[in-house]
Amino acid sequence: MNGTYNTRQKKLIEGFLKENLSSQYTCDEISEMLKQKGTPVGKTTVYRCVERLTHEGKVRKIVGVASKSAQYQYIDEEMNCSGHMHLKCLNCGEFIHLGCDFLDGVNEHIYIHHRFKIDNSKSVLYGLCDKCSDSIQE
Amino acid sequence: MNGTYNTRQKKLIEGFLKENLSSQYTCDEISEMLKQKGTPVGKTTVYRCVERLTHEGKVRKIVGVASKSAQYQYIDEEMNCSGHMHLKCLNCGEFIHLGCDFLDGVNEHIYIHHRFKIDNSKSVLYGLCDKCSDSIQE
DNA sequence: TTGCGTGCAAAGGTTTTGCATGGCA
DNA sequence: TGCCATGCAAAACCTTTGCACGCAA
Repeated sequence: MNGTYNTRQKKLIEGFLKENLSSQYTCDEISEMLKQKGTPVGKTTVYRCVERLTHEGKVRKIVGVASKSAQYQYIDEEMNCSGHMHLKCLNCGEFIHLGCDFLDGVNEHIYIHHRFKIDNSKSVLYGLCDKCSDSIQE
Repeated sequence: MNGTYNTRQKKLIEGFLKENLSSQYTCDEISEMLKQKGTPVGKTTVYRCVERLTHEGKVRKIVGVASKSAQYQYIDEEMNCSGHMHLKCLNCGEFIHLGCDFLDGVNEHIYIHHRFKIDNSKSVLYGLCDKCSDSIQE
């Protein structure tokens, strides 16, 4: 089916994203970075591989605003990302994990009172971070 | 600058989205629908027009998951969408406005405690609605 | 009349697909 | 050995741009 084989290329892509937990990359960037590292992986393979990793729940796909291409980021299991929300600054692209008692109750509230099961691995809240909010007067 | 002229095409696009407040459409769909109505508007113009409308704050751009193309939806002023969050079902595409006292405090909490200004017109939470959650056993 | 808006055609970019080959299990 | 995965090239899409013409103000 999917992800049956554990190929060299899959390990390389997964490994690269795992080493850069706090960053998001496009398929083109992933392919480029691996090439620079001396372990090139074809762009087509990167597209197919991150797709698989996304379905496996290991990688988050961000189709937001900053880049016109989709970006991918490894989901750190230790951070328990499925339990909290995420923010992304529209200006500088900073990605923030919202671990916080108050907000942890939001998912539950929405589930109980609004009968909707939020998927935190697919949801990102956009806005402006502290620094950018200050610097952008408009 | 932008939106200086009130052209026939702009009125048609704005009118169509206004008549379908609860739905989202891609540029292609908008162009197609207007053609079927006997009032065709070129696809290029649709792209440029919704872009303008988005900047004017009249239309919400949804770059989410359901469609590979960006979708656009008229922002109903009476609903005061900037004050609440939105949900979109990954399965059926239903779009839900979350007007609720508890959740209205979320933006404020995030602003005060996490120093981040959420833009509700650009943020959508994804997950599964009640019906789809039941029907999808997997 | 001025200059923004329109729409065709073409360009630009991203993502997907076809297909022969390669490599994991 | 049997399949799935890879990667090149090409196709398929989506979106943007150039440019001449149209139209709102």
